Amino acid sequence: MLPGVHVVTLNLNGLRSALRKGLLPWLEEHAPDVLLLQEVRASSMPEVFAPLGYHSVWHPASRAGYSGVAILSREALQDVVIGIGDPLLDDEGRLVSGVLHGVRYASLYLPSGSSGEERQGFKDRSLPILSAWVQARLQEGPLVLGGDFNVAHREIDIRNWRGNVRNSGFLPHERAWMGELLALGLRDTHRETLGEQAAYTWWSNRANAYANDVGWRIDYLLSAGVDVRDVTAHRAARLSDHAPLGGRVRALTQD
Amino acid sequence: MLPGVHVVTLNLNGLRSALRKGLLPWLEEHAPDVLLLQEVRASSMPEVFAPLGYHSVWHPASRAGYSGVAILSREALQDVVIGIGDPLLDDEGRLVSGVLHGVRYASLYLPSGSSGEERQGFKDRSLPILSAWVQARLQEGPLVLGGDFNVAHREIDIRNWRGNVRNSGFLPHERAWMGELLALGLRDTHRETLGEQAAYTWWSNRANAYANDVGWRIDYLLSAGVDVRDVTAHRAARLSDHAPLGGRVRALTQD
DNA sequence: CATTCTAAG
DNA sequence: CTTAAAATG
Repeated sequence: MLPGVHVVTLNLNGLRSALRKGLLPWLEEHAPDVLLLQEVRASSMPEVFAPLGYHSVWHPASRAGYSGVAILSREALQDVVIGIGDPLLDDEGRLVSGVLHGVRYASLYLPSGSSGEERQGFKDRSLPILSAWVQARLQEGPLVLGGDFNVAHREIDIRNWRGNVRNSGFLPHERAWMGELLALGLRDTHRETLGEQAAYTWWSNRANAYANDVGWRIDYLLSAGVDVRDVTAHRAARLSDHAPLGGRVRALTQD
Repeated sequence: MLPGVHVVTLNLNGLRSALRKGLLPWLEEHAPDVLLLQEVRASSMPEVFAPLGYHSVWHPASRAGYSGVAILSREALQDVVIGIGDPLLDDEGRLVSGVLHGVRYASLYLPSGSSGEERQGFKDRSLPILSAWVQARLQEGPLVLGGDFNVAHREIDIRNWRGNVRNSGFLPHERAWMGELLALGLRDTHRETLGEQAAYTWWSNRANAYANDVGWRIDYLLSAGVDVRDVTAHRAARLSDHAPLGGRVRALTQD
């Protein structure tokens, strides 16, 4: 494995919107080796990134302009898998993965439950499917799983946790599931780096959430069999309502 | 009848859009006594114009954000009639009228046929309905009929007439119908004032139609039993893709 | 509140 | 090309 692969995960909230807001200059400046994208909301557009030297794999939703994940990489990924293997999730373009230097990188966009009961039910059904996918991958080798989980794990991961205990994204069973996912063997090195400090990755467009830093930490870079160091949320980027979350992939430290 | 009622007709292509583009300042500057509006694409919003001293009558389409006509007036209109009396046309908010000082003012938005066969058929069916409505009104008294007819009458009323002889809005039967409508006794004093000079009231948003003045004259201020003098298309207004078309209503000249 | 798509023009 | 709304987040 090459040391120091620079990986970033970012929910674009629309690729066209992010391009308008300066995604390409940002990419040239930060030059990640691997960029995990969610909520692309566009069909495959490799020609946008090829001039900057990126290969790309795309998994759009069947419905135009909705959801969709992708991975950009300086080197072509191996063993690319489009989808998680569940027909309902794969219809919405929620997981894509590929291998680079022996590490599988996955871009995940878990469903939001905020629009109502039906979508919360869909989200709830997707959680064990993801857990099973993770367990299977852990048998195979190192994994970096990044993306928008639409779940804030702990009280510190959300600005007003008391006001959100009944809201999708901070429901007790979602938080418990997040804990179980980590217990499978995934490390949340962003939280480890932060200690008990708050850092958010998403701010609602409503009210003045961003200005007042009323945010949620719902994007993660989780890892197994490999470390992701110096994980940082780039709050200032403003390419979408999410912050890019970046880190450097390294061989496991011998404890 | 009071002399010199200042009347303007204007297709808004969306009231909200026109407000963004300065409809209210334009209204304050030009201060028409009667404003005939088409393609309002919003439900009744009297509160927007009441502060400027306007009464208003509204005839939105049943479908939100589509079509719709209205009339603003400094004095309240009498004998207001919502609709033309045909259920299909009235479902789309295409004609509203009311009387001021013995003259009936009508705001008309004839259907466009440009989106396909079905809508062209609907437009074609609406033409005799409008003719019958006009004939009935001519029995009753003076009439000012303004609006977007979606028909250019003569070759001079369209920039590239040769290229449009098979396009909706300049089809032979539509042009013939326009002639028959005028033959009922309506005067097109805008054309009379222009002589054989060109003047357009609508420019497509595509290409650079406005910059190149590739326009159509499809908005009219027609009159019977009363004159509309000094009819002028305000090309520079840019409140929508149509120009406001204004004139002064006067007692008939004794020829 | 912001995004994309749609229908319509 | 532009608009408004609908669905979604």
